[in-house]
Amino acid sequence: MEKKFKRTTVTSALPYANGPVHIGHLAGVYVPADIYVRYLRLKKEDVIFIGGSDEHGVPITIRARKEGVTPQDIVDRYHTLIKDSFKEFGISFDVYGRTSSPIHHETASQFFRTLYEKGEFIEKTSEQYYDEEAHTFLADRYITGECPHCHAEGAYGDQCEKCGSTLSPTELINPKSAISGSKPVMKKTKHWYLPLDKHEGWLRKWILEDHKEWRPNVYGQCKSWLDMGLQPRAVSRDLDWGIPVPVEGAEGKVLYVWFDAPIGYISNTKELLPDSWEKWWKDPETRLVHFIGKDNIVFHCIVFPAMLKAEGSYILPDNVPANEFLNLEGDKISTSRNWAVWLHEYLHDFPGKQDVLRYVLTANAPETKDNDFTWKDFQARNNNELVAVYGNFVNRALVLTGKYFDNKVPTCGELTEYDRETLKEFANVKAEVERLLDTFKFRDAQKEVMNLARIGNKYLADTEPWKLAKTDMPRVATILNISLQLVANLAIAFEPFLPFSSKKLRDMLNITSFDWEQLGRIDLLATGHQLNKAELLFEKIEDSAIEAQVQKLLDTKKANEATSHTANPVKETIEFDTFEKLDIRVGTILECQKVPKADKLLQFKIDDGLGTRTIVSGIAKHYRPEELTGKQICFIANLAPRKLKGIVSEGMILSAENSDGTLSVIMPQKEVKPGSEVK
RNA sequence: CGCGGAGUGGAGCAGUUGGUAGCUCGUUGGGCUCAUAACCCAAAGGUCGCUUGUUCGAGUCAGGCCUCCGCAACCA
Repeated sequence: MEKKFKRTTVTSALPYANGPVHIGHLAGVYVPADIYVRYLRLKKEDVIFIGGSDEHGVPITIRARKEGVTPQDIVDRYHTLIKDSFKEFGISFDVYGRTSSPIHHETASQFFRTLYEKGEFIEKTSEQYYDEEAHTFLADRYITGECPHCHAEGAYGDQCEKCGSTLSPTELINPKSAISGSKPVMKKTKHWYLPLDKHEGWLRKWILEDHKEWRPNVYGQCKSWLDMGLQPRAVSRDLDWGIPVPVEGAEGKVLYVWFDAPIGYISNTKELLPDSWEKWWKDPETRLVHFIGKDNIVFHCIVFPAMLKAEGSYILPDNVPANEFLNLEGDKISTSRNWAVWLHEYLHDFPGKQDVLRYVLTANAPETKDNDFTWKDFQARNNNELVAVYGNFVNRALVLTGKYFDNKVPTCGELTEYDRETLKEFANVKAEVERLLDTFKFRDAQKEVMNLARIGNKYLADTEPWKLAKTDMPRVATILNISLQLVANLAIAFEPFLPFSSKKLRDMLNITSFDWEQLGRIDLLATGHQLNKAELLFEKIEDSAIEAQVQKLLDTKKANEATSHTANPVKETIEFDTFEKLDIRVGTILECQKVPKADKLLQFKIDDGLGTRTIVSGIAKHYRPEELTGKQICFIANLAPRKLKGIVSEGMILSAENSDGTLSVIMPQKEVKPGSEVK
């Protein structure tokens, strides 16, 4: 089923303009997309690379409110920061637009109208909570209240995190707006929905039958959604920040971000090519490829294609290479917790080392599963691979040429059997790298290229030109000619991966540009060609630089602990009588064991001064049974007994919950008689 | 039992249609000395998360279980 395409439209997920870009974004989307695009360009294929900021949606309005500025201020700040850092990092977008631009508003509006007029939407009126102080409807997550099941405070409109039950906002007891704190009221609102269920038939065939080559994570996620049955999805929201719904009677309503954002790919193409954009989106001979992270799979494989199909004149994506996630030093990357390596900070801390990060993120790309970025690994890959293997081979070849041949490419004489074997080995690299890049296996492709440099080092070690220089200069000339051709090949093969270094290497070789088609050839440098002076391609990264980065992360961790320690507000005042009703006592733990088939529960036998009682407590994740046996604890003695996992629990052991969620059991500071009352 | 992905030597990853478990780094020993104390060779190191099964044969297929990540707020 090999299709022939004339051109390729490559999109990369639009970063949300609510914070800077970090290594997770880069490893997941931008570095692979950029490698792919540079590769196609080097092959002289017709390709455009579309990027841009996603600037609508509720979180931006909340952030703006918090900071006391307008949403536009927020997106201006981050759009500029993101755009500039991408540019400096060498992500070679042909256009980097933004969804707050007039051209996008117009495009998205028009897209909506077309679907609206074709009758592709359904309208539904429903009742939703409305915050009268903030004048806004409330998303489920922005309503908090008491959980109807476990009666914990602070349950969200969609879920209670205490007991894990799924909720709808109307079930909450005493709902409160998370934005203003006021009590929300129910209000009627009309919304438009894209009936995905109507598209299920063709989607099923298109993905499950025609695109079996998609990555397992992508294919699997799509299959699961299709098998569950698709539901209509709202395409509008009640909000004042976004693209107004362009129909009568839709005041105060905007397009839901997921509807508006992917259209941004189209708007940004229009911005780049006002006259010829259509062939990049509507010609069946154009290949559309979306680079995204795993969280975006269903939008790009099901929802957006449904939109495009409903509109009628667009092509559908041919592939959606979604990556898994990158962790940082064992913890997941988090913008809100500041647990990240920010691109703009990296560029500042490691000037001129764009390629090092590109290399490391590709070598450790989360293509099949979540991976971990550590600074130690970053240093090791730089020092042991880029410097020791690639940089060193280049340096050896160039220094020897300088020493023996005055920086001129020497004459290639008769080839030995060993020369031929070496050349054969690297002649295969082109086809292999192409095969890997064509199937989005960037990690393997880069590894294959690095092997070229390994071949080079081995070749020099085996032929030992520095020894032959005393006896057989023509042979040395041949060896160095071959070595230099290898170096030139490296400059080509690494170009998509390490563009800055390839540029530097071409400068040293005194060559303006190479074509991908030349890869594998051994006549890239003519005999007598003058080379420039050799410089180091990569430099070692010292321990101190790595330690500084690690220290920065440790500081972040400390700062997080400090800030997350803000105590919850004090609950409603109670009378002394109410307090007196509680019977809190000290007991001695006689026995303690894990409750089978329950990972959170421990079962205790407590001496309460009057006899023994059984208490089941959810602290198994924080204590081992043996470390509590014999200790004294505080418990509520008159709590109504309750069955947990079939065991009757007579009371509740008191413990304090730390900011990180760990529990610390309350113990009397001196030993007291079991049954002593706590007042 | 909500749904998907993942669990492979010290670290990070491969493993295509079931047939002796590979790669890079690290470790140890040796060689070389042109090169950024770099390079080359060799060795040690794994009951492939646990378990039951299918098979002549299972990392690979099927069932069960455990753990991590994602989707359902924000987020690649």
